[in-house]
Order: sequence, then C-alpha cells, then structure tokens
Amino acid sequence: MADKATRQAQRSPARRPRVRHNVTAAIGADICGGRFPPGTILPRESDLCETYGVSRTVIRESLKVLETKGLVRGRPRVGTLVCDRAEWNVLDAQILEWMGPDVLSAELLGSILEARRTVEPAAAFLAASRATAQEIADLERACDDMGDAEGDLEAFTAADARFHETLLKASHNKVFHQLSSIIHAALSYALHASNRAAVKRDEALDVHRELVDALRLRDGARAETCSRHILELAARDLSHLMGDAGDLKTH
Amino acid sequence: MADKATRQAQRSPARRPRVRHNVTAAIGADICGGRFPPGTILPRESDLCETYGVSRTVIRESLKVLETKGLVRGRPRVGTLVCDRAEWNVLDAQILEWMGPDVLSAELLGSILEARRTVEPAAAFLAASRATAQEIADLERACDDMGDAEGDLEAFTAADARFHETLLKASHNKVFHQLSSIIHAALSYALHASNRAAVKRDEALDVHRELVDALRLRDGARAETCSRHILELAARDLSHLMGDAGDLKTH
DNA sequence: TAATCAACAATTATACGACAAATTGATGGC
DNA sequence: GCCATCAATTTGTCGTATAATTGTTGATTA
Repeated sequence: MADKATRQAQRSPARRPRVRHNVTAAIGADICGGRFPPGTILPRESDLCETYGVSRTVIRESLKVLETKGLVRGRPRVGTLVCDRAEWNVLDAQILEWMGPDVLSAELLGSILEARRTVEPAAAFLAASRATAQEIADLERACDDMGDAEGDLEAFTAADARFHETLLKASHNKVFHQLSSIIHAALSYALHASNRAAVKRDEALDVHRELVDALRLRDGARAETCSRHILELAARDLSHLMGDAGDLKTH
Repeated sequence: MADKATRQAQRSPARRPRVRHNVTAAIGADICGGRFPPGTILPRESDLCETYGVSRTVIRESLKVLETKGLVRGRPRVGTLVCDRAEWNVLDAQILEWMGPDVLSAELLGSILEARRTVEPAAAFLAASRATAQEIADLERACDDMGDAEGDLEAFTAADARFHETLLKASHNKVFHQLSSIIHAALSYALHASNRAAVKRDEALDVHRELVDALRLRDGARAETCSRHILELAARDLSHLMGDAGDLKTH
C-alpha cells in the first residue's frame, strides 16, 4: 500500500478538514523517526496545534492514542514525555509502519525474524489440521499472485505478506493471528532494502506451494518443515542484506 | 443537558483523578463484558456523556483509544459500531483485563496456552545464552517469592507471573517480551478459577528452579525442556479447570 | 407503480475558548 | 541553610458552535 500522506499532513497549508486520522500518524512518525527522541518532552499542546495545523482537540486525541501504544506518557504540568523505545509496543502494526524500513533497528529485525521462526512453523503445523477449504484456496491464490508478479517486486511482496497472514489465520489461533503485523513489517523492510534475486524468489515460491500441498493433505509435519524452509530463505536474505552482522543465527 | 450541579457535586468531595482513564476502562469493560455486544451500535456520544457523567471530549478520547484497540469503529452519521471479537486486539493487556476471568472464552484461553507452549520454550532457550546476571537473580527472587507465598494463592500467582515475564524479557527478544500480557491474563484466569493443589504448586516450583539452574549453566536445551514441563503442568491445570471437555482443540 | 434522484435531518468530526487542577519552581521566612 | 507557602505554567476537562457525511424520505418521471 502507498504510505499515505504522512508528511503531507505537516506541510498542509492551514484549513484542511481531511486530516483527522493523519495527525496521529504524523506525530507518531515524527517520534518513531527520531524527530522527538525518547526521553525528551515534546512541545506543549498549543504549539503542536500550530505545528500540525489542527485544533487542540485533535492533538489531544492523537496523543491519547499514542499513549495507548506506549509511545508517550502525559503528565500534568510537565508535558508529554516520549517513552523509551523499550516501552514501545513493537507488535503494533502502525508503529512498525511509522518506524519504516529505514528506522527499523537491526535488533528489532532480528527479534522479528526469531519470532517468526518460532511461531510460523507451529502455526503451519496447526493449520494442517484446522485450515478451511477457503483458507487453503486463499493460500493458493496468494501463491498464484506471487507467480504472476514476475518482475514486480512490490506485487510479489504483497502476495507474500498475504500468504503468511492467511497462514497465521488458518492456524485458528487468535494470538498467532494477531502477529501478522510483524510479518508485514519484516517483508516491507525486505522489499525496500533488497533486490532479491529472481532465482531465490522462484525457490521461495516452490516451497510456498509445497506448504499448501502439505496443508491440503493435512500433513502437519511436512507443513512445519516447509515453513522452516521458507524462513531459512528469509533469514539468508536478511543476513545478506544486513552485512551478516552475525546476530541472527539462533542455533 | 448535563446537570451541572450534579457534576460539581461529584468533583468537589475529594479529588478528581484522571477521568479519562476510568471512562475508557468503563466503556471497554462494558463492551468486553457483553453489555454492548459486537455488531451493535452503541449510544450516541451525548448519551454516553450522561451515562458516564463526563463531557463529550472525554468520551471521544476514550472511543478513539478503543478504536485503536480494534474494539469499536466510528463512522459519521451512523454511530460507533462495536467490532466483531475477531478484530479485537487480544494481545492488548487492557483488553484481556477488561474481559476478565469470567468472560475469557475457552477458545481464547486455548489460543493463549498454545502460544505459550510455542513461545516460552524458545524464549527459555534464548535466555540461556542471553540472560544477564541481574535477570537470573530476578528469576531466582521470583522463585523464592513463590516458595514464600505458602497458602497465599494470589501472591504465588503474582510471583509466577513475574517469573514468566522476566523469562521472556531475558530472551532479549523484543517481540517475545511484548507477549507478557497474555501470560498475565492466563495466570490471572487460573488464579480466579482454580484451587490449584499445593502438591502441584510445589512440583511447579521445583521445575521453575530447575529452569533457573539451566540458565545459570547456559544450558539452552535443558532450559527449553524445563519450560515445556512447566507449560505441561499449566495445560493440565487448565484442562482440569475447564471440565476436561477437550475444548482446547477447537470450539 | 416502481425506480431514481435530490433535499433533509441526524450524528459524528473538528474547532475554539474557558476554567479547574496539579505540579514544579521560586521566593520569603525561620 | 532549610522548609513552607505561593504563583505560574501546562495539562485535564468542559461547553458550545460549525462543518462534513450519510441514512432517510419524499418527489418526480418513465
């Protein structure tokens, strides 16, 4: 998806009534992007009103939303404090989006990959016994879209993300399903930072299809193995991208 | 029209601490508790003002917060729609708290247990190589508190929750660390619904201590095994609590 | 008579101004 | 030099007004 008009919101002239939800994204992006570093107090609300060109009501609603995400903490008289990054809810899809591919730290990317290697194979195993026919069809459709993408890296990544999200959904585990956001973030990073070779994409696609086959046959063990294989490819991509910093290997 | 005298009477007696937080929790609890079932439109904002005795500003900020949690979705002219439970962010600590032990569905509890059995052993393995001395000391302290709790089930559960939260933190994986909330919820449920036998608590405590030993020796495999053992005990407790209906698989 | 479209109304979305509360820093007294 | 009191500043809350949006209803035409 196109990343909205996050910085358009700051640049808006004056009276533009179409900026209710975008102010939250603008402030959130400014915090995640480092314009308001953790530990600092951001400007008082009346100043933020002028900065973002909206009323204090909107500013306050936005700050309350950011507060629920653990990004800031408001205290009377002292102002709104930007929380430490450790307190940020990194499972929140919007925060990951605001951080963007450029700001995502190597540590966080490593954490996400580790989590995927833990969760996704388990989800694949569960999906083998629980996936509905519709979900399997959706997975196959995602594979087809990945194949049709050809040179379009963005379309390929979108289909890839849909595949993994559907897989988590097909595990019929509510906790796993909620973790889709981190996969979006991981793939989004890979999309922007990499030029994945076509060969590897083909290889990945083959394994994806094999996983769907395993699901259709209700073969949990094989589905789990396929998932591990997919993530191994992703891990290779990532470590290659990050200059093999070495922190990625689990064992 | 809001009765000004009444509101004055409310605020004058003592202090007026953080109206917004209470109102958000109240509406959230009413939604999670079933007073506003999914699919329904909740009363218009001016009515909510009277119901909860606050101004529309506070109501709107609360609704905005609930919207970010996926609980409701506001649309102009039509009102605020209560989203389906599938859209709720069940990883959110507050939502789990609002749902409470009575409302937590068997399906969600099963999902949480499944997720724990997937994540915690992996976290234990990682913690074996990454835990700091301070974290290991904290884990031991939690074990001691569990032992000191004796008959106090609440204190025991609190120490238990602190143990598992510290373990996830010691994995030094940001994603795992954020999942602490679901463990709190699971243990909170077990606390309110069960009368865990003292024998089992002793057995659990022994395994907890063994896990700390494994961490101290940097023995990842053994830590992982201990974690599995702990969760096996928890699973037995849970299935026993829920009338061994086998509800853990599906609905 | 039925279908399409336009005007209306109701409700949310946003804005603005005011006051209350609370915390912190300063200032004066002991 | 320390402590208590006061004032200032900023958030917290409130009330109302205006704009935007959409469901509804009624009219008009084929």
